[in-house]
Amino acid sequence: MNNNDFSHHLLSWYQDHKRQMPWRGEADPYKIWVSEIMLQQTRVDQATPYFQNFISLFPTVFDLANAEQQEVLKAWEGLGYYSRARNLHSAAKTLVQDYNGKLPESYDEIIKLKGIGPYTAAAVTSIAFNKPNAVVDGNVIRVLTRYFGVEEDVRSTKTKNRVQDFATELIDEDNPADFNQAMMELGSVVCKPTNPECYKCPIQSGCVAAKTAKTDTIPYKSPAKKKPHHTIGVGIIEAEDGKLLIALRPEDAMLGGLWEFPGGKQKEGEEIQETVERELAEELGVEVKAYKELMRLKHTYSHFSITMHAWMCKLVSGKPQPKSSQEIRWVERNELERYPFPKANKVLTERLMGKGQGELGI
DNA sequence: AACCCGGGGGG
DNA sequence: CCCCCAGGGTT
Repeated sequence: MNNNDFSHHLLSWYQDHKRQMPWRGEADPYKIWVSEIMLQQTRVDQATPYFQNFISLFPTVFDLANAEQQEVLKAWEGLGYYSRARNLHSAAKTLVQDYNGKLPESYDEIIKLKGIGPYTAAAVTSIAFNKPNAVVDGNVIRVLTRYFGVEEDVRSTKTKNRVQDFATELIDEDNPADFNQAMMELGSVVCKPTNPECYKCPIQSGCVAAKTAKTDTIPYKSPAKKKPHHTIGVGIIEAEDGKLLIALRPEDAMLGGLWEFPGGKQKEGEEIQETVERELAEELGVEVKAYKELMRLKHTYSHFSITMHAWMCKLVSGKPQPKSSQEIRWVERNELERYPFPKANKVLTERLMGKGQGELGI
């Protein structure tokens, strides 16, 4: 199969099978850009409602640039990889200040923006401006390693560069927008990680993995490291007027710019109650009494997992200071939903607002 | 090159 | 339980 046949078969299949998506067919480069940031390491179904909400809140790059970071993070709450939201917001300001609010059309220029790497630069310039830059994402890696029978580790930079070269060689310069999206669509719905449906594939006749029955072993990925597990104690300090203390995480930390109930890792030989009291002493400079466990929950982050023990606390002495956070604030229970929280803390806020399901309760 | 960074869905 | 997902930034 030559490059023309490849492209013809692929695009023909795409015309007949492409799924409907809110950003598909969209001409506004800003919306295409937002969709591509949201889709980084995120499934279409998960991103879709966030995209609709985000665009309704920030219809243009100017609206986004003028928004407060807290509003942007609130719109991103629950989607994960929050640096995406911070970088998107930052890049919007750059566009308004230095680019008259317009995304640059060239790969070399657009990749300078925060949060735009090789994938997103190729995606936006091809889809919004019809530039022949080939995208390489997880889908394309799977499709092309199988198609060309690449058996090396797909985690390595060398293999990714090989795949990028294949994609660049294959891209249809007359229709790069559809070519790129068709490659990803094919990887997503036909050339799936397990049980690929090769009988549906428009390029099966040229596929090495299909012909040699190697779709189970290609792409090859070296083993991932095991995720460590931590036990975390967090304290919910309730003042006499009923307000609760929340803290704003440092800008450059994990989950930066989101709010939380202060706490930290349990040490060896330490009761979890002591963990909570020690952590709050360290982070707020106060003495507290952890008097009642509110709930426990398990949560998995990208590189570790936790069991979180949440304790209700009373202030014994001292005035809380933001020693390890940007800011601390006393808030009513019904005000908690105004603030962006990471998932594990979000579960706590819902319990505290009486909206918890209770299945994780102790 | 290695590591860090969320959360959800599917097998 | 594991893997994967329209990756990017930092060191």
